[in-house]
Amino acid sequence: LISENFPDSSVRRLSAYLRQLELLSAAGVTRVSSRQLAERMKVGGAQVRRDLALFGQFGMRGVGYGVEEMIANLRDILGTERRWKTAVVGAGPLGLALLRYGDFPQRGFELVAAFDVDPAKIGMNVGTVEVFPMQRLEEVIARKEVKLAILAVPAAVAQQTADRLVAGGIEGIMNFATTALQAPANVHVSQVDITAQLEQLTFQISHDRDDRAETTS
Amino acid sequence: LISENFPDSSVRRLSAYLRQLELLSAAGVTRVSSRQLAERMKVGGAQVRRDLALFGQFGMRGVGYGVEEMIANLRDILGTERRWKTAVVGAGPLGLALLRYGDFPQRGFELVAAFDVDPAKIGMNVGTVEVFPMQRLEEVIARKEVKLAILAVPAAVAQQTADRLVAGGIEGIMNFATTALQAPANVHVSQVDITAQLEQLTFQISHDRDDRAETTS
DNA sequence: GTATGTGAAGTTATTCACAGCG
DNA sequence: CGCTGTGAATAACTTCACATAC
Repeated sequence: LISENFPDSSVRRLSAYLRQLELLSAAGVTRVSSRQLAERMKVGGAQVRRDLALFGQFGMRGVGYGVEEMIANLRDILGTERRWKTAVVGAGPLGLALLRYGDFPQRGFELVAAFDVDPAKIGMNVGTVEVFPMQRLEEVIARKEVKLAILAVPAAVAQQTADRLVAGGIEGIMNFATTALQAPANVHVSQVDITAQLEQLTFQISHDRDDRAETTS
Repeated sequence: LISENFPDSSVRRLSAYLRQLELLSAAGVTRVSSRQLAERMKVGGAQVRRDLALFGQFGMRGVGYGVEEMIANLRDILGTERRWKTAVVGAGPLGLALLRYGDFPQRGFELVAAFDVDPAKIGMNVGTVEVFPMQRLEEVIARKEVKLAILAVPAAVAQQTADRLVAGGIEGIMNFATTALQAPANVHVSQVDITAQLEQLTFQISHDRDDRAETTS
């Protein structure tokens, strides 16, 4: 059996479903239908059912989905049932903000180290982790068995830093620098480009205006 | 003429092309072919040509695209040829990091205000902007004609804050809180969920492992 | 009755392949 | 001759609609 291929868009929605289910769970709700889940986001009920059914039969016909059960299933599918040792590389303003970001532990991401070049920051404790010198990157990554890296260094050194992360045995990199990273196929990269996100907004706003002008003319 | 509809995925790639072209420009390159542009990202040449051709005929047959010319065209398409007055709402660690993010000005985003509830932060200057009290949100937004908001407040108050931004006349919101915001159709929302991004990575890593196991058995 | 799971249909996006232009 | 721009073909994704199970 050759590897089945799951649509990226479906996988992105799984995270969104999980967020909604966590909210429902906190509110004491125990069961939810595809339609209820759908109307909390801007998708159709069939979409929700199809997305979930891609990975198994989780629902009860005539009833819906069990909230707690589905949370566990989604975590299992997304891989966050297990804990992921994560490092923040670059302790500038953004890196420091991420180190203090409270949601990570409860979502399966365990911060275990930070790195920076600035001697003044070495040895500092931020949140629960220590800031190590950048020289020790490979060594600490390997020794602590870190699997995920959050890359928050200047764009100019992003690629060389990524290369060292790969050498240290990292499996995934979330890159905040505005650079398309090159990495071997077995290391996954997720590009988080804040400027690009803003550009999507300005595109939509600009073209919305055009549409209005067109339809009213 | 009813509004043409552009694929989201194409628009996302336009931002990526723009980043590459900016790099080429800085390196002194004046012309680039769709193939050259394509191999710097993981897309095909036809994809690049189709994406660009959606918005006009920018290339020179037999030659390629003019780098400077295409940069101007993409900025025009994305709406960043003009400057966008932008506010950061919530001056916690993340908000402060974004206020100091140096790329915004050169990309068309002009930070003009920040807001926070903490009295200790009011009146502070961060980067080039002043921190205003949250009570003055609508007033300052409207007076300064702010069009974009970067929302970096706790999830619990994200929706109510978004409502006030809408009341103040904002046109787009980039939301860092893990909450699907409700907003009227003329206000665009872009959801930036860092945890979800990490989950995409863990999904890929987990399923990669499965694939290897399957294909080697 | 109610809501899932899923073939089939419909829609949208990507890739192919080549005519046409510089 | 090289590279764009684009119809036509293909592939991917979404929605419909209903048999099926509770």
